[in-house]
Amino acid sequence: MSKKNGGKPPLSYQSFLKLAGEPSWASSPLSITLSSLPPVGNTGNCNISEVPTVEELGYEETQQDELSPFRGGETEALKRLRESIENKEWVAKFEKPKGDPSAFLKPATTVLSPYLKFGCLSSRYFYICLKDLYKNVKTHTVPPVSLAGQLLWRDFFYTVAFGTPSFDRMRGNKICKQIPWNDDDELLVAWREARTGFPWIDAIMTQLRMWGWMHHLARHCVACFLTRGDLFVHWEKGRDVFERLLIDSDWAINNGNWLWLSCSSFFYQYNRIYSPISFGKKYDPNGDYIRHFLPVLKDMPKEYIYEPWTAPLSIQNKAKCIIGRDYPKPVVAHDSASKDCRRRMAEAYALNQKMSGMVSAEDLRNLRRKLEEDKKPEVENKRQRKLIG
DNA sequence: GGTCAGTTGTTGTT
DNA sequence: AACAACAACTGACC
Repeated sequence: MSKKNGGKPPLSYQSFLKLAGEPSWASSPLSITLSSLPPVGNTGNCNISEVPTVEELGYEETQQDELSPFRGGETEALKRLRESIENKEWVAKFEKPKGDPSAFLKPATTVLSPYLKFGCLSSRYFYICLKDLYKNVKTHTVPPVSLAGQLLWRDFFYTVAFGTPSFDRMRGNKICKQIPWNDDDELLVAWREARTGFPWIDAIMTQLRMWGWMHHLARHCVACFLTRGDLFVHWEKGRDVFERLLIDSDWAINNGNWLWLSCSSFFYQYNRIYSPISFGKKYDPNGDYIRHFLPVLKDMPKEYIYEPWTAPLSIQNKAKCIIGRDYPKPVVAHDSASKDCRRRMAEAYALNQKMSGMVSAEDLRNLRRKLEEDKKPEVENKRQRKLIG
């Protein structure tokens, strides 16, 4: 069957770099000659409206013990940029996958994304600063992992989002795998409200609610958990939550990363699932991050803090945190849930391949039914095996 | 049609 | 700290 009717592969980062090349302005000296700006007060033909209030934007005044530590504005943005690039060695050695997602007192990245998103910081200025720094060091990392590479990822997602109709949806999106996601609002709400019963996941979702920002890898963990890793909830639902709560949410980057993490596009190794128990542990064995964002667990011994439901009742009593009363029981069993997700992803991929990407709503309904039916015989088989054995 | 690489997995072994 | 096994995806390139 011809591939031209659907299932179009997305642009790759490497291809994007080749196509884009190095922008002409990148080689200009740091003192860029600015094109002339209109005088202050001259707004040309722009229609100026009042800046809406926070309430008008739909954000209610909420009671919160802790607020985002990140202040807005250009002054703050330039200060942050200066502080980041002052440490030349840190910038030169920056490799995105190697940051600590549990670091919150001093985040492992620049946290310049909110300032880029609101236009408080010029991405070109940031890029030129990095190029200038690279010139003055012996060695430095390179895209995709370098700090400059991160800015290029931003442009990569802008480019592919611009060129892809229905980029922010599964249906009608040619680069998006058609996957029979659950429509389970209970699981979605548990995830959104930080009560999945997995402290690592809930701490991250709490940081999202309080700070509007969390480390990139932390975002990966919760996005994987919601979609292909454990809950099998539609990535569009998670995307909506991020779009609402992140202070750096950016339409193209947010949608692009949800497509990525849900293995719907760009990335396809659905066997690689972040463990909601062991992933955080390797960075933060004591669970300080969890203790900070989920104070209800602050006295749980470190042996149990990532899996408090396994703590003996005496320990739970001593920690003043009874699982099921003070902190929720896990909404799923990770081992079986992730296995089931793998099975569903394999079936969905097979269907997409068979249909060359042209998977209809009915095809998905049929696959959902098949996946449910396949589950039943498995239980039957187990019973049979037991009887025989 | 085969090979190889791909920004960020996990578990277990040496 | 580095490696293989796990099970095996896609897309670029030949």
